[in-house]
Amino acid sequence: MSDDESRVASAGTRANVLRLSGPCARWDERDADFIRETLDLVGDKWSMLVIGALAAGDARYSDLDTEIPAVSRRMLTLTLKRLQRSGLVDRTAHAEVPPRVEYSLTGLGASLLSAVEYLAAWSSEHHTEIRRHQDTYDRSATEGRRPA
Amino acid sequence: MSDDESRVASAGTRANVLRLSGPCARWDERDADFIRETLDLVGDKWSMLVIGALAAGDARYSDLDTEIPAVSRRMLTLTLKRLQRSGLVDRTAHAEVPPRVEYSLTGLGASLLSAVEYLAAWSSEHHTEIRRHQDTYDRSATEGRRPA
DNA sequence: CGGCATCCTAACAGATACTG
DNA sequence: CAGTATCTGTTAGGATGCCG
Repeated sequence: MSDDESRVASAGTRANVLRLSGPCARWDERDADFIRETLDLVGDKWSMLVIGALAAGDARYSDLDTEIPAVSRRMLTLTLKRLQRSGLVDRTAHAEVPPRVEYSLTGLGASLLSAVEYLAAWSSEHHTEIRRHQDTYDRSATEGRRPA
Repeated sequence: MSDDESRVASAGTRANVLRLSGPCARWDERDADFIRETLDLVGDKWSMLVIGALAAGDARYSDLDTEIPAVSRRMLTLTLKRLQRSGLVDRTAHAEVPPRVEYSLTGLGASLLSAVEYLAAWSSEHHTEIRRHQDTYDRSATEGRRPA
């Protein structure tokens, strides 16, 4: 499609400029660190699913367990704990019997949602192209093994 | 409709009911799938660093190794291969001696960059708040412990 | 120089049983 | 109901040596 969308900095420049000079280097190690932080937080297998589920409204532990059938209770617990620890999810335990615990998205969690939607949009837009590249790559790799 | 949440347990329907408590239930399983796809692709430890490094211009293998000191050669190789396989990174091997291989970001890779920058912006904006939450959480958890 | 193959460890993740 | 504890398998990732 549009290969010309973001001709970042190269256009014939030398190789090892990287970030150490020039006005085009807008990717600092701090940025990378921020991204890593976020990725470590929600880049795992279940966080996004949980956040997505909670985006539609509060849910109890068993609701989430039902809603995300593939997740084990262990991972659900761990995921919820981490999200809660970072303030993305709120946990409300009602002191009654039988116990009722409700989870909800905090404002922080909801704000992440929009960032993630941006990523989802990118993925939805490009996943066909990605698949095609992967397919091409795999095919050429296979063909290389049998040079007739 | 909204008076009872027991609909969640409705037999047979695996659907993501999400307890539609508002007009905001717009997170389909496809979205989650797209996100997972992207996360599987670049959610690992090094992809973002590599993409960030390449965003500033083409780089050789050893440049990247130097630029990202923490990465092992093994992981750098694996990361580059995956990114190349998915069409996010281009690999150009010059047939000369000593060998020279240059990596560059494709248009696809560059387009991902903007999505990631969005995430980085979120992270940069909220990481203080996140830290604060984590700190609070950890402190309250520690206070419950007994100093054996 | 630019890798790939091998070995090794640790974190991740699933299943199951048990508890308050 | 809402978890915790334990055991186990799988995978990510690091260190290093060899080779084109």
